[in-house]
Amino acid sequence: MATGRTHRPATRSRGIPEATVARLPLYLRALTALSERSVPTVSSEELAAAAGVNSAKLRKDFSYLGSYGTRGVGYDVEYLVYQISRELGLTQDWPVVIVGIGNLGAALANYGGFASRGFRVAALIDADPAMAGKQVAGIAVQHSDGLEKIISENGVSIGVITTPPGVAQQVCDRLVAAGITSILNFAPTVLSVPDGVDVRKVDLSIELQILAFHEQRKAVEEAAASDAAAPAPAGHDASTDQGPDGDVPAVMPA
Amino acid sequence: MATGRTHRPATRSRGIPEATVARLPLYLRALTALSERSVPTVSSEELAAAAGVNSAKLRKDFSYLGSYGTRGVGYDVEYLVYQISRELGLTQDWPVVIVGIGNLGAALANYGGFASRGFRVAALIDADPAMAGKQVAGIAVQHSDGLEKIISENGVSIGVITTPPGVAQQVCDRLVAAGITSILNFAPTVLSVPDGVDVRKVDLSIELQILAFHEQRKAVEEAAASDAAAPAPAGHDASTDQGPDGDVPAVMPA
DNA sequence: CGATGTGAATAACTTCACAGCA
DNA sequence: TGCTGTGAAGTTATTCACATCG
Repeated sequence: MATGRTHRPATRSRGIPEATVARLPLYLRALTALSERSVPTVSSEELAAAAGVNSAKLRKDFSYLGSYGTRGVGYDVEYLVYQISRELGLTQDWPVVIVGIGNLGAALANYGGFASRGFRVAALIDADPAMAGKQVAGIAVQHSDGLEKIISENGVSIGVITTPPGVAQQVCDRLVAAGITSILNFAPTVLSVPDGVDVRKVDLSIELQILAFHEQRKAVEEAAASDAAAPAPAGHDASTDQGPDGDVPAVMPA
Repeated sequence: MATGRTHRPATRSRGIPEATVARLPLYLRALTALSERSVPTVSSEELAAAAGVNSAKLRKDFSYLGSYGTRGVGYDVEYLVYQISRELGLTQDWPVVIVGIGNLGAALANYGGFASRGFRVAALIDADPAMAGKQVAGIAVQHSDGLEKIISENGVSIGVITTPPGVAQQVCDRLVAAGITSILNFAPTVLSVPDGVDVRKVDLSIELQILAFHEQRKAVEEAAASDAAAPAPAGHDASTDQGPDGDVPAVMPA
């Protein structure tokens, strides 16, 4: 969800669909697990099951990368790991800065999944002078005054924002001004960035709200199923529907 | 991304598209901000800008909920807040358990965005006996032995998994057996659940990998742009393309 | 044979553009 | 007149089904 889109008129690039790109890390994870178990080859069916997708989709996804499989056999695990890693740009080192070392920032700094994928936490940055110098995940937190210097000296192009929402945009602006072109935003704010900068967002509260929607729906369907004898009225129009709880809205439109 | 899909043959339900559901929390957040500033009405254009989408999409999304706007004027902020909240099921209380109180679990427990949206952390659960009794975010951590009891006594239907990946599936199984029907999974594992249980996943490492992909692509495009005089060769075939770094794969297919 | 790779068909989502109502 | 609500058109993604090749 949500990337800056088209950094350019898409100069006849290889054009891997965004949906496919978003699944490559999933395949990579499954393949890495197979690799660790020294499994030499895998079929689209098996790999798809391990990655939680269906096999047709997986084969179509791989077809955008090239013909890396062997008919009648399947895919060579090591080879695929390499190809996908390369495609994702994980064969190189990506220094990352995390800005905002609260609970979440610290959790991310400690998260093991980064290092194993080519990501390296180059610096932890916080605006609180009291945090400066403290060790988090074995790295000394630095004050945000030096943000620009840290970024340019370490050649950082990816920034992670785990600040409170109120300062996220200004942190973002400074990151961009300092040369960052990819941002992972955990603050519940819409960031505005110039063209050419990618933003991806993770909002914990949004995920829960989506679950709540489906959860509520289940409850409604269950109720509907229980009085199977009396089916719902036919002329069911959204504009008059008061939804699960029959309450009348507290406020009416002007 | 990734929900269990079709809990039933979709019994002619109101059928709000999944993509729309995923954006409702975004609109709600923007509307809440307007509400706090006592803005009475808002146009699709303004609200769309605040939510980071385009106005046509927003209007189409709202059209699935009903006709809640006023032509020539816009939308009543308070009324929309109520309607979207109700649609998402946020007018009711959702007790949530968090299993796995490491860095991330603690960060979530402390996250303020939950309470304000109808979510209430009913319990923090950890398998480590040494954690039991410790206070995190003002809540005492409980040992996972009592998981089933905690869930049934509190009527919990949403569980958050922040355990190490190795135990995520078994935690998931226990949650489901105890009656949980919605799971937010932070462990980098594919969970398998029976029909009727929704799983959403958040994988921090995956988000970074997607950013890396685009970041790498930018670098490639930049290089291509710099030698504008010598355009890339025409017969450019994915199966022979060695990508950004010209390295030959370490392993070849069988 | 067995599993890949892929055109063609279908479905989901987005954007356009404008009729229609306040 | 201004902005919503929505058919229609366009785009992207998924699934089907089978030719193809090791």
